[in-house]
Amino acid sequence: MVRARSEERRAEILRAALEVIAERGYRGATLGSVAERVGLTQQGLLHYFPTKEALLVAVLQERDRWDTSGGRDRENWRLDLLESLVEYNAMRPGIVQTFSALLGESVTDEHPAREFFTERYGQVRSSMADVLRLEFGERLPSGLTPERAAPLLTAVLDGLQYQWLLDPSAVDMPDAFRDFLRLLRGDDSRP
Amino acid sequence: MVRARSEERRAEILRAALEVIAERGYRGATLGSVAERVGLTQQGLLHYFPTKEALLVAVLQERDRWDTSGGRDRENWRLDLLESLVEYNAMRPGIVQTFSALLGESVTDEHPAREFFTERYGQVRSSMADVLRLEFGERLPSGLTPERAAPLLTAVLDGLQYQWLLDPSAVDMPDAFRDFLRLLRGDDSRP
DNA sequence: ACCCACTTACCTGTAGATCGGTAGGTGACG
DNA sequence: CGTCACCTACCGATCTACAGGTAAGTGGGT
Repeated sequence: MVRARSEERRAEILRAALEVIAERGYRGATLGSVAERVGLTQQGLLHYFPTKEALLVAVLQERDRWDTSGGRDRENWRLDLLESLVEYNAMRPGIVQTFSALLGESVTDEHPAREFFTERYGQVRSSMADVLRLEFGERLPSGLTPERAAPLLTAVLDGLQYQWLLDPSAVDMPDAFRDFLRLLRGDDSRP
Repeated sequence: MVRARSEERRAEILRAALEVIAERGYRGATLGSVAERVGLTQQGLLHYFPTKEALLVAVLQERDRWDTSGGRDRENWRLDLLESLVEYNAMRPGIVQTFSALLGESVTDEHPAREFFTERYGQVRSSMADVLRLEFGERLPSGLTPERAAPLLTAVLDGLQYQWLLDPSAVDMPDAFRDFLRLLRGDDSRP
């Protein structure tokens, strides 16, 4: 019973941490503000996560678990699933903001999330290549190999997120992503 | 003479600030560490820039001045100039890191650079649309209008930078960008 | 049913740093 | 003599983290 309550608390804390990181980034986030959001003192929070970095690691791990659960294994993705993922993200600015902020911070030296993102982007590119191979075979209509198109696909996803976060009214993220897919498919029908 | 020395100092400080922001982001950067790098005390630095935010603003303004100087006016860009810009960036990880870190941070609430980037991306998209129109006219080979392709072009530039910063050995930024241009051109020659 | 040893889930208090910024100099130079 | 370019000396606010306490369980033996 206590155990269950504890797990529940941890989940609450992680959700609060996600919010605070979205609002202020990891460096700008404080243990106190996360604690406050779940009705704890800062020291009470440290009972669950011994250091600030441990909390960040838990947030990243949860993201990984979420990403790779519920038939969302990256092996099984297809292009149209990616399309709906983008649509889904467009309805969840909070999550997108959290991880865009973390990605941005992580390129600075010795950032605790740097290794996580480095490794993760390697995996993402290779998943994207798989997706593309599944869809197009060894050559896309443009002549590109899946391995060469994968970084572009990944870049578009991230880059659109930043533009959309800065000004949601200026960029329709799902539409823009569909435009990119049209590019990949070599489809020249007029939108 | 004193005036000249002062301007010189300001330039040194801005360069140091650029470095420190690249290493730790804006929030992680401290006035003390910037000051140390130019051989000043933190309070000595505040003589030139009255607040930390003023220093950031100056850094961003300098970036703007640099961007739009020396025939680099965004009006005059062409696609092959963009290509060499990417090559140029690939030799300057420091600068790229500074502005990628700032862009990432800027999506958080009330970040002092948020407005700057929001406005700037609006301008960038419109410049990119101009470049594309100059190159392709009203329709790209894919059928996209310049306005719809511009966010994608912008996204690819930024997204590739993040991947490259995280793992320079994993992504050849100039090559990948050329791949994207091939996509835009609808060129299906095998690379 | 009850006591006891132990754990869990917090809290108060605070050490120890650091940070941005203010106030008020001082010396060199024009 | 006045202004510029700094410096020393602080201040108040945070922030992370550690120490140590306490109240409320939890489980086993009797």
